[in-house]
Amino acid sequence: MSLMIHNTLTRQKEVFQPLDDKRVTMYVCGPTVYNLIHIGNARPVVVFDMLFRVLRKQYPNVVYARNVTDVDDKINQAAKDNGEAIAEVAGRFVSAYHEDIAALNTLPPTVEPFATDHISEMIDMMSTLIELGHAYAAEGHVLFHVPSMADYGKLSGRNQEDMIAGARVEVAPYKRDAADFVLWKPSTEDLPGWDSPWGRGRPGWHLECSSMIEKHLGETIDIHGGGQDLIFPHHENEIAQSQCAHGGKEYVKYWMHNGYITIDNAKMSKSEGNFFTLRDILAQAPGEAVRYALLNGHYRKPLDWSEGTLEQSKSALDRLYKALELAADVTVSDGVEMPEAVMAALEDDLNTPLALSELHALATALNSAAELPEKSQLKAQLLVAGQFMGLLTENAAEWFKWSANSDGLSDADIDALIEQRQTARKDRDFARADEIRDELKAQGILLEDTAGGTKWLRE
RNA sequence: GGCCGAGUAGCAAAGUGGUUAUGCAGCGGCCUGCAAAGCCGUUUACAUCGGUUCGAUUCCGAUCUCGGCCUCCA
Repeated sequence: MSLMIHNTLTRQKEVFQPLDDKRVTMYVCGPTVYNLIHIGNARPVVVFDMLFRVLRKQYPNVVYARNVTDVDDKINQAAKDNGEAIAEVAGRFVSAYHEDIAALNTLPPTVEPFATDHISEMIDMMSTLIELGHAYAAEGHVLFHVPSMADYGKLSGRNQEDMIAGARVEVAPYKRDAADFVLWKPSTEDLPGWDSPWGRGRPGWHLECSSMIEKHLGETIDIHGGGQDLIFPHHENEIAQSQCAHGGKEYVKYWMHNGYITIDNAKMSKSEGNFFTLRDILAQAPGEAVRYALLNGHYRKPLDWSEGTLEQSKSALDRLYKALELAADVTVSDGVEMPEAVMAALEDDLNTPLALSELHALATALNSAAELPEKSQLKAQLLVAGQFMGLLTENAAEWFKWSANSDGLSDADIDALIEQRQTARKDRDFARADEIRDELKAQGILLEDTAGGTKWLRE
């Protein structure tokens, strides 16, 4: 079975064939670090982490680059408001971002380039584009001249007439064509800037990705990913810059875009204010439950984030952890391979919901298996498959004790009450035993009497 | 206006031209002091209207509804 990927460029699923199977290259647009990331920003991080994991399994060398945009007008504004340098604002939110996504069990990318470390590469690319007649300088700006590229718009399926008809912004007087976009813009004294042949200025948004990809991955890469809202104009403009700077050479073989997260079926976005930060969500549930929620829908479909979303994911994971807990004393078989059904689901354009259902099938099989060799095998498969997907990395017993806050009963308090209940049960004082159980339940603690003693979990 | 996507049972969510998705919830049974958990069984589906077909939720066409991009945005 080979990896199938839905390519935005062709709007079809295609067999993935890397340019060089000794070095597979993938790039994903990362965050602009001017505040905490929200759950919508976390979706591509988790989705492409899953892809990275699949690719690493199939190819010996996968170079995964995910950038950080650390210069941008929103960062500039935040820095100005706080009276600090943009590097301080960016530094603070990069750390927060790293912490937040680590909680989702995402692997670090191979390279994490920062925009401000690549100003000279950007200047070089602009010089090339100007030389080749694809860009021009005007009033301190450098602009990409869209009509200089014959097939501009192929990713988003637009043509120039559409764009002019749909233009909702005033066209700046220095633009030769309404569709031209900014590569470089001048900075006044109070704004961060870098010296360039066109004066002191700062880069436009699209240029950094083209420059960093060229530097770290090459002129043509295998996979480029990001959210659907980046298709136009961001990725379209990246294609324009890179393809034109490289004499028409193909920029990206496979474009992949994840759907957005919605709230009440409306797109979550920072500018609309209808968003939940990942940090807030992580206070309500374990990171794995958040990861599960993101993987429980197919990456190309919209995912509505509602009140029950986390709860449902937590319950589904509880079931998997329960199977592991029931098999706690079963030794795990050595050298167990990834179960084929799980791998096949993931290879089919990352069908994570199907892969997760296979995890449940393994849990059911493990729960009902009677013989030890079979149990060892199934437990191993569940762990291998789950951990491949970045799940089931916790100790099962600890998982059920997860608590959103430190209020309420401590683990020791609970154990003490359970002890009292055990005594009551031994004395066949079931009224007292049930009373204690009800008291605990009122505090969100559920009990299970098993052969190995009484177990408890937090709801 | 142009382009793109979605509509599956109470909820979430896969998938398929004819056979159980899966999880949560519900119901019945086993188990249990009673529960819980687990196991077994089970009830609710494929927006609407046409067409193709022996047969369509699945293919084709139309319609309706919802959402997104065209401007910073994952």
